[in-house]
This record gives sequence, C-alpha cells and structure tokens, in this order.
Amino acid sequence: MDFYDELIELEKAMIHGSDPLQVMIEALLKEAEEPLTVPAVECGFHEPDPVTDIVKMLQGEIIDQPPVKEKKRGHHEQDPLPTTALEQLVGDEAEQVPINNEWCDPYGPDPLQDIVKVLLGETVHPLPVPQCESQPLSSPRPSPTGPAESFVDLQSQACTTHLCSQQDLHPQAYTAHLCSQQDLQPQSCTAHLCSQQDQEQNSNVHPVMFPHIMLENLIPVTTVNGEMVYPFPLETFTPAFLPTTPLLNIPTTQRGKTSRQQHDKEQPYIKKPPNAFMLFRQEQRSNVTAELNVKNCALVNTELGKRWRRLTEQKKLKYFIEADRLRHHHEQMYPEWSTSDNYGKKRKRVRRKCLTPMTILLDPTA
DNA sequence: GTCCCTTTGAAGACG
DNA sequence: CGTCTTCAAAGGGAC
Repeated sequence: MDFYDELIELEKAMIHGSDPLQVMIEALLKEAEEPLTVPAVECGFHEPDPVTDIVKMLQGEIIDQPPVKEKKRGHHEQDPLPTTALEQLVGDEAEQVPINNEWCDPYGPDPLQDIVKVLLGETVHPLPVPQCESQPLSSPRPSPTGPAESFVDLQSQACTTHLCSQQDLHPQAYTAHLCSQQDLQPQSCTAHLCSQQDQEQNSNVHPVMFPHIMLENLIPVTTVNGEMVYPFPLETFTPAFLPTTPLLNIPTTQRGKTSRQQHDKEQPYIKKPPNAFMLFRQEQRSNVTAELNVKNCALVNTELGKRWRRLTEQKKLKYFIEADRLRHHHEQMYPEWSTSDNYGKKRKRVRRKCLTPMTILLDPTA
C-alpha cells in the first residue's frame, strides 16, 4: 500500500465513521508483512528525535545543537549554527499560534498536536482508563504532577500492546507522554516499554505501532532500572510521509549506459532528501491531477506552487517539520554525503527564463 | 532513450 | 554576503 492508498483508506474510514487509528494500525501490520526497504539498524535512531526538539522549542527551551557536520566542500560553516527557517517558523508560531484543534494540520488530526498539548498541560482525549491485565513496572517511578496528570497512571498500563488504541491517542503523543514521565527520548522510551512487555507477558508480539522492530537486531542505547533500552527507527513514526522511492537509487537520467555512469558505478547514487514543498507536492499531486484532469506535470506543479503559496505558515509547518526530520534522518544514514556529491550527475542544463511577452520585451535575446 | 518543463526549498559554488 | 546553480518528484511531450 503506497502513500496515496493510505490517504484514501484513511479518508474512507473517516467518512464511514471508522476509527482512523485502527485503519493506520492495520495498514502498519500489513506493511510489516512486506520486506523492509531500509534495515532497522541503518535508520540513525541514536540521535535525539527532531520532533522532541521542536516541542522543546515550542516551550521556549534551549535546544542542544548537534555538532556541526564537517562538510566536504562547504565554506559557510559558522559557530553557532545559524537559525534555520524551520526554527524561525516554529519560534514565531510558538508566540502567535494558540493550540487548538485546527493547529497546523489542514487535513486532519495531527500527532504532533497531541504532543504539544501533552507537554503544554492540555488534556488530550480524556477517555476512560483502560483495564490493564499485565503487571506494573518493576520499579515504578512516582507520577509527576503537572501536564501528565490528565493521563491514566503510567504504572497501571505501561506494558500493554494496545495502549494507544485504547486511549484513542496517537502513538507519538502517547510516547511523548511516557517520555515526559520517564525522562527518555521517545525512541528509547517506547522501545523500552516494548522490551518490558516482551519480558512481562512472555510474548513475541511486538507493539502494533512498531511492526518493523526486531529487538535482537537493535543495539541498546542505555539501561533503565537494570533493563536494556533500545532505540527504534525514526521511520516508524510516520511511515506515510516517507518518500515513495528509496533514497538510494539511480535516477531516471542515470539509467542508460554512459561513461559517467561507469565512473559512478562504484559510488551508489544517494538522492537528496525532499524539502517541504516536495512533501506537499507528493501528498497533493494526485488530488490536483484529478481535479485538473491533466497529467502534465508542469501544469500540475504550477498549480501546486500556487496552492503552496496560499497555505498559511501554520499549515506549512507540518511539511517543514517532516522535511527537517527526513533531512536529519538522511544525515544519520549518510554522514559523509553532501548535496554537491550529486552535482553533475544529472545533465547540466541552462535554466531558461520563462518567455512571456514582457520578458521578451525586456530582453529580446533571452 | 534522453531531456525539458514546472514548482519550492536546501545547500553548495562563486564573485 | 548576496546571487546563482543544482537537485529533489513526476509524467507527458519533443526530439
């Protein structure tokens, strides 16, 4: 099931009153039966989760910047790191945008919204406490006061596989909630619970939210209460947003036999991660194609560009966040890669100006 | 078979 | 530092 199929299924579910979360879970389980395109051990999950950093920024915390990556040919390194567009955007939104149901997602509930609500102390889906059949944590921590109080007691339910569905809560939000109580990174926290669950329930069933994870293939990052804590791949957070084509690929223009390819044969072609607009385009292209009833990509992209510019900064935010996450993921997977590595691997071409009567009038030689 | 078109954003190159 | 160039996607059309 590809990205667009998932969207269609989710929309159908919402139209027919089904639980979208359950649909997502079923899709993930189905996806788990298919072979992985990216091995879990290569997913760069030892780094802090960028979503967590974004939430911290929303709260006004100072984020520890990762070490500056030494670029191969770059000469613009500065210390400290310059503020990125995303950071500026998030910073602005944090001051101006109230947290409400429509926040930053024009197409439906956003998991990040739940995370922000949790950390800002708002109540998220205050559903009845699920009845947990399993054992409490071996060394339970006292429940902190503040934001997490709107949630059910962690100790009574931390080891079940169905917490998220029972609470009608997105996995991200639930993970953030647990992490706020356990002082862990989301990846570590959730995988920790997975390992606990395996031990306590003596079950081989991994949580429905992480069908890709095989703990025996992971490297523990730390220990909590004497137990190994495992990371898990970033990609399991929002699989629907992953590129539809693998990052490691041969582009269309590289598929013929050329001398350049012979030279590049030893160096696998690593594609650039998509930017925010590319994610938006990927999501909306089929809609626009259907609406305009054209398949001409140039026309479709022109329309997508117009729609992108009409989007509010709030609605663009989720695309910037996802692009930032994918870029971060890409950096972990290919730390030595630079955008300039791909320079010249597509045919160099002269960018032509759009010939309109005005441009011709201004520059007849164009 | 290969390249162009068309869009935005990120990042490197360059003066 | 500001500007320019390249590349991410994608599929019809031109050559």
